[in-house]
Amino acid sequence: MDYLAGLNPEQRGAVQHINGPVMIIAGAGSGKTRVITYRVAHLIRSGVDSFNILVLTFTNKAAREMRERITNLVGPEAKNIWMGTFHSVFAKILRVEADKIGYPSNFTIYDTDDSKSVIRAILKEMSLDDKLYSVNFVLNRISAAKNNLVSWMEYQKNDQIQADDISSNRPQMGVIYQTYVQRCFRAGAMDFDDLLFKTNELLKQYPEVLNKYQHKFKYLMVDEYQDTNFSQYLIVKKLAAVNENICVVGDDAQSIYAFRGANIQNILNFEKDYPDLKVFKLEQNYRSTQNIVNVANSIIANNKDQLKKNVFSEKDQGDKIKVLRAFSDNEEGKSVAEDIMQQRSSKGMKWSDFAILYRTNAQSRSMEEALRKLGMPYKIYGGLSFYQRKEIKDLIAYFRLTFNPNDEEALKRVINYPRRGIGDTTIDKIIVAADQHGITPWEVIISPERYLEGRVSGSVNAFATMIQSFQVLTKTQTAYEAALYIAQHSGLLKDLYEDKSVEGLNRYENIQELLNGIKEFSEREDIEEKGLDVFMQDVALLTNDDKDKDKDADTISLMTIHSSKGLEFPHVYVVGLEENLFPSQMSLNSRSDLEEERRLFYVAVTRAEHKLTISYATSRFKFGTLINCEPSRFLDEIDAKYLELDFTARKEPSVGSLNYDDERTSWSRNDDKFSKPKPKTVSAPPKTTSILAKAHVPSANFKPSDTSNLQVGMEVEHERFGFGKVISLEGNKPDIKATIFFKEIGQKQLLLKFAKLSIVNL
DNA sequence: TGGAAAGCTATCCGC
DNA sequence: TAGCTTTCCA
Repeated sequence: MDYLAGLNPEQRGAVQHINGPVMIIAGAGSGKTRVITYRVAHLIRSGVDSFNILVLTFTNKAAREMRERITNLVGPEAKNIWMGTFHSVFAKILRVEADKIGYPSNFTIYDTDDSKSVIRAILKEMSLDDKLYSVNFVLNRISAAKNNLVSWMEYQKNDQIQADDISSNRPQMGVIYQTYVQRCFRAGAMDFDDLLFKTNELLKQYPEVLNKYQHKFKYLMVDEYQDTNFSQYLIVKKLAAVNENICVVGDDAQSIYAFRGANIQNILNFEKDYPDLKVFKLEQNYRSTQNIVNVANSIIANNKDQLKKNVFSEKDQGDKIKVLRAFSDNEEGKSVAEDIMQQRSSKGMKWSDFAILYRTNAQSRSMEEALRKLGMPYKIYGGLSFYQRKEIKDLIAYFRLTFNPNDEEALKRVINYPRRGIGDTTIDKIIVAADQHGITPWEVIISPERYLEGRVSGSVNAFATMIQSFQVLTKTQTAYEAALYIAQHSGLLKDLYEDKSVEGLNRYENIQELLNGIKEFSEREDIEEKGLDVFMQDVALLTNDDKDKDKDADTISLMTIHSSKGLEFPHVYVVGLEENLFPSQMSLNSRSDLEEERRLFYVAVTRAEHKLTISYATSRFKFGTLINCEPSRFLDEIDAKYLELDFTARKEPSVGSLNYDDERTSWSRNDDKFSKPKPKTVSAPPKTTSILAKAHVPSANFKPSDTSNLQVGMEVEHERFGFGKVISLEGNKPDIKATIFFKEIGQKQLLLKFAKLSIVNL
């Protein structure tokens, strides 16, 4: 078979060994994706029914790309393969089997914001100290419990857990967990962890269901196995128990998600679970030069916990790794930008050949600034995803509520947006009434006259009627028609349209974009069901890279190291190699955290194909103050023979007064090659007192005038804002709004019935 | 009710 | 610093 010819012996072995348990240890750049896609193709060509194959990936993007590549190999047959993330695959299964665990099949998937909002409400109701019980802490604790398959009942019964909570002074954790689970259940909602937790529950409690899927998925493959958690591990193990045709692929050296529950032991212990396991090690790196691979190896050698492997490259030796030192974060940005500029023109490279990788998002600012100053095109990856934008979430909340009116988070989001006179007080009353009568808030809303006083019951009733009309509509209309109707009739589109600010315009366009996306979905020919409900099923699981447009643009890529995983670039800059930044100071408490940081550095280094440049600054702004920084310990861990130190740092003319010593010679001593240039204690520049901060001192005889006859053009004085001129008046009698231009602070809008203005007599 | 000032807090972010 | 939430005041 021709497709096997291009593989090395080890890769070919992994592709051809299709029966029984297999583990593929795939070093960085070793052609892992190729092996997985070829292996799936090989399964199909060997006569395995494509319906019987399940491939689990880490991201939607990976799944999409793999399916594409498999389609190229085997044709449309690839469509039948079950391929996706753990969450999307098991969400699909849970919708089919939902009735067994007491959920509606149209259950909502709560995203992290929804979960936090539920927790915030619970903490408030229980009047707990939100310092001690911080939302993030509580959510992490619940998440960890679920990922280790500890239910709230087991949580409350477990002595060890209880002792931990009591000693950390948070005895209420178990109750919060319980309430949280019950709240989600009442709302017909599952959070991300539930998708795995409930799958486990389903497979455990219903042997016939387990049996069904065991026979359906005769062949299992799991990518990025080092990033799976216990809950995922157990699902895979159960599904594979009958046929044991399981193949996991991963690299323990690239495990960087322990902080959110991934368990590196899953890959380290795989051999114990399947004694007749066949292991393939892909050790040849086809991506990077020898120098880069050697540096990566020397870094990871400092970790204790790891599987033995010998990653090597047969490419050129390549350039040494360049190390840039800068005096400040801004100067670091400048050096990196200038280096890219110079490399690009001297080697005739494209902007898109370069990537700048950093540990924290905050570091992007200084890089961005420097690139912008030099007019270099760049794109920042990560950050707020399209689906996390407020306006998008608002419209989607209307959709959610339409299909699942018990979805409390969606309800709270839109019941008074756009404004329809249902304020916080009314919402509280609805929730109290629901709790008292043991019903859901939606049931209160559909018969408000029974539970609420007359005045608000009218507007609540109107809201309920509107949602009900949406429900009727979606039964007959296509996704696009329904979505457009809801956007218009909810008043959301109008509200955004009326906002003429730049951001408002942007938000309006985003809604249009979402609607266009839904339109595309409505017009797809490869799926039969095209209702809005079908579109909604996956929407909570979509993220950033699911909407990447101009990926072919010629721009420098900026991203965190975490989001660079799986990517490669000809020339990579890893910036901010400083103690307390990389490694992060949060990781310095335990060996395992530090090892994860080191793996992260390994991932960063192995993104580079031809050239790697590392930089650090000796001082940096953190939280608004200038901090002195020491070079990262990771730099010391690299054998000096691979490095080329470029410390020809200029003096910064703009901060000339700070007068740094330029100790260019200090690194020549091998033992402290990165000794810092001892910056003098530098303090933040003095704050210039803003004009705005200066309060107006009212005239001695200041006395508010009667403004009922105020006219455009009149001069007025305001107690705090000072003197100004009326530019325009709008609105009707008691609610007249005046736009006034104040000399000291500029334009302001004031409601005349509140504003204390004195008309200046000319 | 709503806009603005004051206050607070700060990894990595997949699903 | 910057972005978000809470509080305050008209």
